[in-house]
Amino acid sequence: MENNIRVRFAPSPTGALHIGGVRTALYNYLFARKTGGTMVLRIEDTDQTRYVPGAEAYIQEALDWAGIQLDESPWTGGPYGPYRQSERKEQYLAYAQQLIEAGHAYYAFDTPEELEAMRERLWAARVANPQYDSLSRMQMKNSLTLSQEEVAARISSGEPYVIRFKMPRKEEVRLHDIIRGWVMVHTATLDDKVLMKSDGWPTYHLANVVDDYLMKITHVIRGEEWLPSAPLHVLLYKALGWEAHMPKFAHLPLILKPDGNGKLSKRDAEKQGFPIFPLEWIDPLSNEKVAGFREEGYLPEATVNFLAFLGWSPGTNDELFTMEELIEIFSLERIGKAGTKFDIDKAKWYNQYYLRKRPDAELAGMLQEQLDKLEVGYEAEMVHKVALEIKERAVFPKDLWKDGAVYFIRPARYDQDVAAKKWNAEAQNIISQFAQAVEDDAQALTAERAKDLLQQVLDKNNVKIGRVMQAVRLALTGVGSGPDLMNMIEIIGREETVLRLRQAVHHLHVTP
RNA sequence: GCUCCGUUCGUCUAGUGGUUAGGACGCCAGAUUUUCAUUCUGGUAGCAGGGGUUCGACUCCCCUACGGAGUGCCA
Repeated sequence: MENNIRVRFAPSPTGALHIGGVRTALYNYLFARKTGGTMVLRIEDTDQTRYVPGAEAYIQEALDWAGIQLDESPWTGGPYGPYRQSERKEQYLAYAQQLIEAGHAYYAFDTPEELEAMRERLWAARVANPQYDSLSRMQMKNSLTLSQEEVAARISSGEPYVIRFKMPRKEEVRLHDIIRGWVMVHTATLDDKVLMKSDGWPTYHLANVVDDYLMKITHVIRGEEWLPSAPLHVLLYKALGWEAHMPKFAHLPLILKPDGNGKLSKRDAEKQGFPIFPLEWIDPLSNEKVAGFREEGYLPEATVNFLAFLGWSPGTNDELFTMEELIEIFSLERIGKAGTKFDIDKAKWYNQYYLRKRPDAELAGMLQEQLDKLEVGYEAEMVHKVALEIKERAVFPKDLWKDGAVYFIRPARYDQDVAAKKWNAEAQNIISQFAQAVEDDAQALTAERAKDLLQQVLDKNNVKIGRVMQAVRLALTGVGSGPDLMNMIEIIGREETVLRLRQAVHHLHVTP
């Protein structure tokens, strides 16, 4: 380890990991690798009521798919484990008590109903900032207002309590964010956040600060939604006496919905028909299914490249980078401040580029996979030729099948619009003669030879090629568009070509 | 409501006082082609508004507008 840079990605296992989470993980990873630091993953599962089975496995699989490697995690282990907050539960209370002893926190016994009543009262009194804070806490039931004896009695009697942070009344909190610069907040606007819940678990704020400290995290790179609570975290570091070990912060811009405004949500994905999750996910509780980048045919390298540029740019005109290259040029300072709209067209463009970059054999394999799945018969050699023929047209692996199907399956019907426009007596005549010529020909049926034969027929009948090509296409494929026809003839072979041409002549009728 | 953050082509962005405001996606057009797609070439389109500061503002400051996030015993 050349230096001590340590970053963490700290997801909560409450469902499928959002694509924004993948980006956060990616930025952490790029920064860690770039600086020779360490990438840590910590599971933040302090809310027992929100735990969703399978979510943790999903996180692991999604990061693995994206190529984001973890140096320390629940799965890889590491010197600062355990890496699940649920497995570190015992430690948090002691830190909360340390804060109480130092006068930075206190016990509170208010019931949910009493809290609600307080908010309503404050609201009715038109208090600018109705919350449990330095102003209102003296009206509440806590160790600041109750006698020491009563507090002790309540606790020993088993009455539920929380521990709240005692927000200073008048203090200016300054925090430096790598992306945003200095951010100043006055403590008078902040509330007394709960640190320990009545169920004995810590809240995010406490657990996060304690674990980041214990795990020696040097840079906290997380979403912008955490910015408002960052001042609290700074105060926590100070109150715990860890100011010297406070990590640097970088709050990432949010990923917004493509149209209109607001955070990208599951609803947008459904409405617009594109995924916003890395992997497909079926919610174990609702059985609801959401689409994943992987299942939709997005390649990991395309997804990573796309995600990297959602809020960051290298400052040059280049935008095609592999993970290795991203690591080379990434820097926190070049992350933008403004929210970023999710542009699926750009993702498709990346996908097309990376799909084409895959070796031909791999593309053939993708096509073969789909043929197998659909139980379509084929010869291995032909699959390779077809893949080569259609790779330029594909954005997703599934397009390989979409455009490749005509090579493997004889047309069962013919596009009527194309037939009406292009199929006529002249074309039918030429195609009949062409079929015969192909059948009678003794030479190997290459694309070139096929073209020669067609040209000979055309010359004999004094017809220009443009007048019949669409009809030939219709005869061979049943549709009006597709890849090069002569190459197709070479690929499907003499017998199939003749068969298809004659079938078309037989089935298609000339409209008078 | 309050706090914080933000605002360059439709979208992602470059730009750190003097530029014809650059690139990419998308879109449009042309070329190529047996069609569609690809490819190539070209085009379209932007500094939210108003005040300052300055010889000079997209760049610095202030205000307004608009947008976003947070405001839970959720993370």
